[in-house]
Amino acid sequence: MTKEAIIDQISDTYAPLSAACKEQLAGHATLLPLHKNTLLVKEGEYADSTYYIVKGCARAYYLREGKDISDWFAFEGEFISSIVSFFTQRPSPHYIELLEDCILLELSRDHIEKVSGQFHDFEHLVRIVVTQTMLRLQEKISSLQFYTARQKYENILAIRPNITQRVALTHIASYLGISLETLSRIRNPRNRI
Amino acid sequence: MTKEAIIDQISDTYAPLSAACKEQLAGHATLLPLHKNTLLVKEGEYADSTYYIVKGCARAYYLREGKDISDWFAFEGEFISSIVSFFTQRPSPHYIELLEDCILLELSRDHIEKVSGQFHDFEHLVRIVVTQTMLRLQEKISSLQFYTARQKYENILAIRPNITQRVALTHIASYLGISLETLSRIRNPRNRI
DNA sequence: CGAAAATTTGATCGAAGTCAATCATTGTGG
DNA sequence: CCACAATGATTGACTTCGATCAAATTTTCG
Repeated sequence: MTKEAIIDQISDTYAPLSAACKEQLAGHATLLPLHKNTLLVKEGEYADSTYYIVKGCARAYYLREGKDISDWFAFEGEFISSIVSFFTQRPSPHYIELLEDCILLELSRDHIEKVSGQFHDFEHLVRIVVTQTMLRLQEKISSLQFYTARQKYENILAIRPNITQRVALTHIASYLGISLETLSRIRNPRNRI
Repeated sequence: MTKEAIIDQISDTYAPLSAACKEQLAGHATLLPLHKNTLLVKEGEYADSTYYIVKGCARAYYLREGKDISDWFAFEGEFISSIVSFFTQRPSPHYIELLEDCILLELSRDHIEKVSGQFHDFEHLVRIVVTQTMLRLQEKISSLQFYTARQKYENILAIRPNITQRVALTHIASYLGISLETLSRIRNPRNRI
């Protein structure tokens, strides 16, 4: 898949871009085929890029007191970055790790800002992507505040039915804010009432 | 304070706007002096406006199984709306309530979309506001996932030292995802160790 | 195949929730 | 402008969900 085809896909998914804008974007985007377990960003680093996932999946996670806590998963057609570092230019609190072999399109903040300033349609696209992310975060907050461990798990299954085939249970558990053991018990049909 | 002065303030706070853009914005914005306890939005309604708070403060809350759970507070210089309904055009899961007598500037979605399409600088401003909101939501998620009840409370005090003077403890407790009783115990100095 | 990683299962514990009963503050109608 | 009802906050007793610790079992992969 060429960079141009990927940018067409992004334009089709999120918001239409002019030919001139697509060309500008393609100019400074980098296609990255990378292996599973690659760390795109480490804690403390400055994350100056965001990544569009063409193929594969990735997660953002924290290490807190030795514990690995997943904060975000992204799959084909989505973006992933250390949002705190990318948008505030502070050191990243997150690691970003590939959960499968991936094909990514890397876009630097400088490039995004430049093209945003130049093309109204790209500024619009960025706004759309950020808005969608904001709404997903809002969803996650509702899930953390209202649901029991079991409901949280059923909720994520409703949104991503086959996540268990692609993401380790440890990561799903910490993403849901529950322990691995609790998730395991929830999944055991004997414990259903 | 005139609408024009308020829009200057928004422009100064978030991102610079051209004179022509400010004029367009002022044209369709409405200045609303409203009383404490007014509901701007009720559950189930379509929230077609966002509100810039010139003076006062407000909250978004859910009613779930008879329980009142605060989801968001906004003060002077910030925007408030039922973000889910405003951005997805679905019925609002939230109520929006004024916690003090307020002066608000109301902006409709239609108007925001129209001016965004017309003025690149306003599209940029909207992007900035949404990005800031997204980052605040991310902060809130970290707080819900990592902190004990006491840490969450200390955290919000660090961000908004005088929130307890303006917002009822019930609302703060439900916002933090803890019970009112637990918050009360945390605040009692005898229980500090 | 075997070592390491992932998951399951079991036993125990604790932070915070719930229920219930005051105590304090606020705002309104007489 | 006070009284008292309504709302908000505190305190106490008890319970529970899910965490933690520990060990066994299953899966993955070099």
